[in-house]
Amino acid sequence: MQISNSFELFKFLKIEKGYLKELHDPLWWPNSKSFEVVVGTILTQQTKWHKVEKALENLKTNALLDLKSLSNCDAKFLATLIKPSGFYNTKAKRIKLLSINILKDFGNFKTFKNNVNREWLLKQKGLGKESSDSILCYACEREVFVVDNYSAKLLRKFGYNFEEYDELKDWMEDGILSNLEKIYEIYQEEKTINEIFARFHGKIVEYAKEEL
DNA sequence: GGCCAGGTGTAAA
DNA sequence: TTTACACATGGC
Repeated sequence: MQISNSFELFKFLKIEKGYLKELHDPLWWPNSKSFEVVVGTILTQQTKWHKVEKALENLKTNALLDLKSLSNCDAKFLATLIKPSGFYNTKAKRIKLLSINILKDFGNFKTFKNNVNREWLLKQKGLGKESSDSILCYACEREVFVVDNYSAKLLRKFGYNFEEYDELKDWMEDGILSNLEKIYEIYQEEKTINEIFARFHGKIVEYAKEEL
């Protein structure tokens, strides 16, 4: 099997593999479009999602899963709550600091969501390219494709070796944007570019988890 | 019991 | 600019 662009990869997963016909969330990421995604991007770093769910559950139980509460919380206490997700001391400090900065620079999540850009995110401690793009795509509903180890691994299977993160990201985005009409035909309905990117990335993750 | 997961920051060379 | 390493849990 050979593919020459990301649209062909999309078809491979969507049609031949039939992955993710039913999604628990329209954008794949649980509780997408919410502040929870921002916290989740840090929690999920180098950790299985199952354990992130536990950590998020602990935050909810303690009424900590919002900007103001996290900004004012004790980082040590926060660390105990997110312990299942690993790297808990580091993640606790970063989640608290990020919350403080969002509050300081944007005032609330909605304003953050509508105005933040990649540059601002990349300056935050704990947010690299993947986490920043995840926030843009899954929390802020932007037209950004998220690249991760799964994407690189899957593409390697097809003979592609991308050196740079952004190189792979552009390749993924370009192939989709150049074939939007065909994608609308496959979905049988108009989806936003954000939705297409979000679901496609999710598809890659689910497929790679099971079969690579 | 070792390996790895929905990475990132930092400190060397 | 590249490489090495720390951060840490828990499921398999």
